[in-house]
This record gives sequence, C-alpha cells and structure tokens, in this order.
Amino acid sequence: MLAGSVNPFYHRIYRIVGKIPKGRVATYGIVARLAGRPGAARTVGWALSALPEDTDVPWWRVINAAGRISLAAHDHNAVLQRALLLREGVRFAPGGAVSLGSYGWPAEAYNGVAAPPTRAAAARRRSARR
DNA sequence: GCCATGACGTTCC
DNA sequence: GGGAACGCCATGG
Repeated sequence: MLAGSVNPFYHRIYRIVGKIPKGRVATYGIVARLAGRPGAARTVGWALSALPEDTDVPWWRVINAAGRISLAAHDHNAVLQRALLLREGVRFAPGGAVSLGSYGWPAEAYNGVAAPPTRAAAARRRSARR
C-alpha cells in the first residue's frame, strides 16, 4: 500500500498529473506513457484512487481515453470532478465527453491530431494493419 | 508465492 | 459506429 515507501512510479505519476495546466485534461494512458510505463493505465488509476483528499495533485484533470469520467456517474468524486473541470473552463460535450483535441494535454502527445484518440487511432491502425 | 481486482487501453469481431 | 475479449502493471488477500 502506501506504506510510507514512495514508489518511483507513483511519484512520477503524481508529478506528471501535477504538471497538467489548468483547464486541460490528460488521459490515463498518456500519463502512464509519460511516467515511463505505457500500458499501465490501470496502475495510474490505482495511484489516483490512493490519493488522499488533501492532496495537491489535480486528479480531476485525468480522464479516460474516451474523454469521459471513468468513475460511476452517481459517485461523489465523479460529480466533483465534473464540477472542478467546468470551473476551470473545460466544456463537456452533450454526451458528457471532453474534447481531447482541444483540452488534451500535452499537445505533443496529440501533435496536430485533432481527432479523438481511441476510435481514430484504432481505426487508423486498423486500416493500416489490415 | 499464486489468484483476484481495479478511477484503463488497444485490438478484434 | 458499437460491443466484447485480451493485455497491461501494481496492490491486496
């Protein structure tokens, strides 16, 4: 558990999340990737779930690749997250998803790609591979 | 030391 | 465009 020992991964994850500018959002996958462990998106979620309430880490700026809040809609944290993002100027689409093309961070990760990551990337790769 | 779980992601159908 | 299955890393029992 937290056990006092600070894992490098966690520290790195928190640091990455802390670097997310106000009004911007990052996906678990991106954070994991920046942390040096691509594919460890679940671990990122774990690290965030282990965060205390008095943390300085802007966990609310981290969402899934679909641009949505992974937490259950009825969950208090989910409501809080949405409220905090709205307060920072992040606009939600009618479906409840955030436009990663506009609010996605870092922009380098998207590098000129204004299209949604999940579907677009999958389709693109799929098209290239198949 | 092995099995199950989780604030996820990518690929295949 | 939508849904299901596998893979990923770390923690807890």
